[in-house]
Amino acid sequence: MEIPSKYSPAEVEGKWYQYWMEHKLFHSEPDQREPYTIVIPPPNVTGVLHMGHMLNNTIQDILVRRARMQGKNALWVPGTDHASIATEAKVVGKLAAEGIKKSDLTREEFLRHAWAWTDEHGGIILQQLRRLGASCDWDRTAFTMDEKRSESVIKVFCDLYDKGLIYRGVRMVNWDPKALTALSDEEVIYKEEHSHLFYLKYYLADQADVHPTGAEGEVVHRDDKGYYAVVATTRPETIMGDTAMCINPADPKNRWLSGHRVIVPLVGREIPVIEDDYVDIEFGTGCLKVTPAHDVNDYMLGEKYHLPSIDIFNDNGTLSEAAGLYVGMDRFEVRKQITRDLKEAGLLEKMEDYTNKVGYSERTNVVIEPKLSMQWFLKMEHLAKIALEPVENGTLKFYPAKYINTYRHWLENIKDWCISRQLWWGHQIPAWYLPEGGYVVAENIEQAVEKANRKRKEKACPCGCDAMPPLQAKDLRRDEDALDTWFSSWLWPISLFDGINNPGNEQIKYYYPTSDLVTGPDIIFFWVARMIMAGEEYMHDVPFRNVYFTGIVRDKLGRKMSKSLGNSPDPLALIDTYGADGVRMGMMLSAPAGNDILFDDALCEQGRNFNNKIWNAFRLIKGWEVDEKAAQGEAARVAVAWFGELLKKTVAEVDDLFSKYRLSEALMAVYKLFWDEFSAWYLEMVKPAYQQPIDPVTLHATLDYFEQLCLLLHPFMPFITEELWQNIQQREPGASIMTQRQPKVEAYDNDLIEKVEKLKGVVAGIRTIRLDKNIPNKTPLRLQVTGTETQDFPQVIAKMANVEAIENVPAKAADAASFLVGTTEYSVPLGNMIDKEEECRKMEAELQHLEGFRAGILKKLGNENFVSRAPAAVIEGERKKLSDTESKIRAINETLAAYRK
RNA sequence: GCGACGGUAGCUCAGCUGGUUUAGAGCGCUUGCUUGACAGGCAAGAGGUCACUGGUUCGAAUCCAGUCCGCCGCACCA
Repeated sequence: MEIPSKYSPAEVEGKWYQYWMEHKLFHSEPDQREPYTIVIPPPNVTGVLHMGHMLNNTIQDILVRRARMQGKNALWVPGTDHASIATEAKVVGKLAAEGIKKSDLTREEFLRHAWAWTDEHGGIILQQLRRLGASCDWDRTAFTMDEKRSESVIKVFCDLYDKGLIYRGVRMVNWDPKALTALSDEEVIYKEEHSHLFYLKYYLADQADVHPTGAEGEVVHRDDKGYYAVVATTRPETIMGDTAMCINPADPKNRWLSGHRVIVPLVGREIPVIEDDYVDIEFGTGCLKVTPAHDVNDYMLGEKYHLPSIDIFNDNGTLSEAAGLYVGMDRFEVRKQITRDLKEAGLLEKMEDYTNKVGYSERTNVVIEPKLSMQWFLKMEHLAKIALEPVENGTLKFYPAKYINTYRHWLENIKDWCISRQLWWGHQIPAWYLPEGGYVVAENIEQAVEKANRKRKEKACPCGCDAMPPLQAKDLRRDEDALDTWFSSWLWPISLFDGINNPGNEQIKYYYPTSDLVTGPDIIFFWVARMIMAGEEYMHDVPFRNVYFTGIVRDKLGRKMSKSLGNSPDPLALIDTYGADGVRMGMMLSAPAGNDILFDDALCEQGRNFNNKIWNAFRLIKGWEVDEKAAQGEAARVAVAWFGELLKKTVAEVDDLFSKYRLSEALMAVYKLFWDEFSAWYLEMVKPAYQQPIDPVTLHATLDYFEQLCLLLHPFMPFITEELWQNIQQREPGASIMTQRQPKVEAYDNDLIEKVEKLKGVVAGIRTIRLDKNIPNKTPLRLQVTGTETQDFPQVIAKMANVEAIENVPAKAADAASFLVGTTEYSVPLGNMIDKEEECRKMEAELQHLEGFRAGILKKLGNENFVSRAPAAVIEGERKKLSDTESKIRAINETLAAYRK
């Protein structure tokens, strides 16, 4: 036998991927067919494949391959994301290892290093995707920082600025002291932390004027140094930035502080006590220290009461000159030190354990510092409104739909998007500053010069004197900042088809809106929502019709996969072990949409085993000798007719499941069809006797069924199905299963399917008897049917259970073992092999069960309310159950009586 | 704190617009099998008072209310 009994994916997968590439089977161009489009969620350009990518891209490939096999013009566009913060951090790290500091480089020098890094590591991940079998149109591979995408970003920035949606201003933003850049609200992750609440003493400045009223509820603090207020804070290191203390005017505890001034501990500065009902009376002591430069809420209080703002931190999180104390020390060091110093100075009243949530940078994992700075913002009100509508009215569907709530809530509470980053790796903001102040926003320097000069003219002296000479390019200074990465990826479904630079071109007209987006719910705000905004703003249509949210891949204990835990398998090693098809199946078996998937290697093993099963089924069929003159036997005839119907039924089922994006269930349906029905039943029914030839009709039907099964499986397991499809019969050069059509949904004969189900019950019954009585398969048995019912397909039963005769008997013989299928009693005469005691025990157990069941029905039917109120059909059903049960009971009782004679 | 989702066999899940023989699947488990495609296999089995408590109903895993537990999103009182 030339085909080995074990399937080895390694030999097959590389070969066919190359074949598909050579024949350009992934490539798509607009034509008359219906398009089916997916754009890949672009992975970080310097990233490597992890399990999340595996899941995500397996799903995309399944969808795109199936669409292709439905005759659609299917396109899956690949690409990568420049990931500004992550990539810049990597480059900075690499340079640091070489002893080069970023601050010693010019922007141009740094970018040269960054591009070199990108060229070296970029696209590794796309190469890895090929191992998985991803059928992306690689000719279209894009990068968020390539020429077309960059041009799109700049155009959109200018357009939104012209529309008045982009503005520049000083705001409190989330500052990342490690990456040294501002972040958007979405890039901050809040983590619960065990820390302390510090109660600090703020002595009153004017001790002599303090006059507690003695009113009810008043809480006065006084020691040998005088009266003081107590402020509770989690951040004692920020007291150098305090410019007020705030109490609630309605708080009886602290009324006596009203109108006074207090002294900031250690610092010695006098600050006013202000009053605002923002302060929570119940929290701490009801006294709030106000640090306008370092807390969002304090900032608002500062604005409201015109308080000075003292920025005590440098950009890297160390204390600045303005702090006066601890200058140059890191903020967390200062917290420890100042705690000691306060304690020593007797200014720390007490410390309590406290749990609060602290914001961390999503990328660098350092604690975010609220910081007042000049940034660029995108107004969200209009964009949020246009993005909500298509999701609410169902133009754009989410799977699972529960994410609509999350989406709506975010859009309804959205704040303006901080889009500037103090980074070099990214799209530089197209704003140029004039020497005398002010700026212009333009697509390039030429336009900027023109706009700048126009701006000067408008401001020129009314007398007409031309005091200011025209500006030139060298006079303008471009904004140093880059844009948030997501400000380019939100255009992805449009920019991939050049729809921003070239509105209305053939490609964008044909492929937009795309069909399905497959992504994780963790980027619903970062990316999905913003793509919908951009789509509606620039295409006046949704960017995709459906969004399939995958779950997060966790290990089998439910823990997130992470490098530090070491619980994340290497996807390529998995492919080496189980084959890409095996791994794909492993991913899919456990991946209901939206639920986290608990990944276990054992699932890939199941996938690999299934591949082996398919492989061996093919070996069997291929091993058959055909006798062209042989006539089809009856068992084979029935099997062929039956499996044809079952196949149609499953095709309909799979079609339905795909329409609901229940991919793992669709795979399971085909899996069971192949393994349980085709291999375990069909092939056994048609299999010729040992060393006998097969008839041509059955062989062709079998090959046809096998081919259809391959077609159904191909989206899930592309490699093995191509390999086998190519070997079912001689194919044209360049032909591929990829371009074949999926089996069509057709009506099927359910009656036949049910008859065979019953037949299987009979076969199983006989097999059980053989097992119980230790009767080898080789020994033929006789089957008796109690009553007059004629048995369907006796030849199949004869073949599957080695039965030599089937006959009707009026009553079960005393020496026979019996079983029930439905309401029919079957028995197998065993002569002296029967153990009457054992049989009786079994029958009594069965009898007990049936009588319990009957009692239940009788109770129901005896309930007058049920009989008078339940629908007739239900009552009829119960009556049928009753009579069926009673006839079974009667049969068993008769047999028992016969045994006991 | 607000909101969403979930709690069904050892594990992962389906069923949940109430009633088709007193709950299904895959994996795992148990017991037989050197059967000629496959031990990465074949055959046969065991295993669940559907989280808990009440209610609606002739009838509840399925609908309603409450409780407990889990997970996620959002917002936070320093």
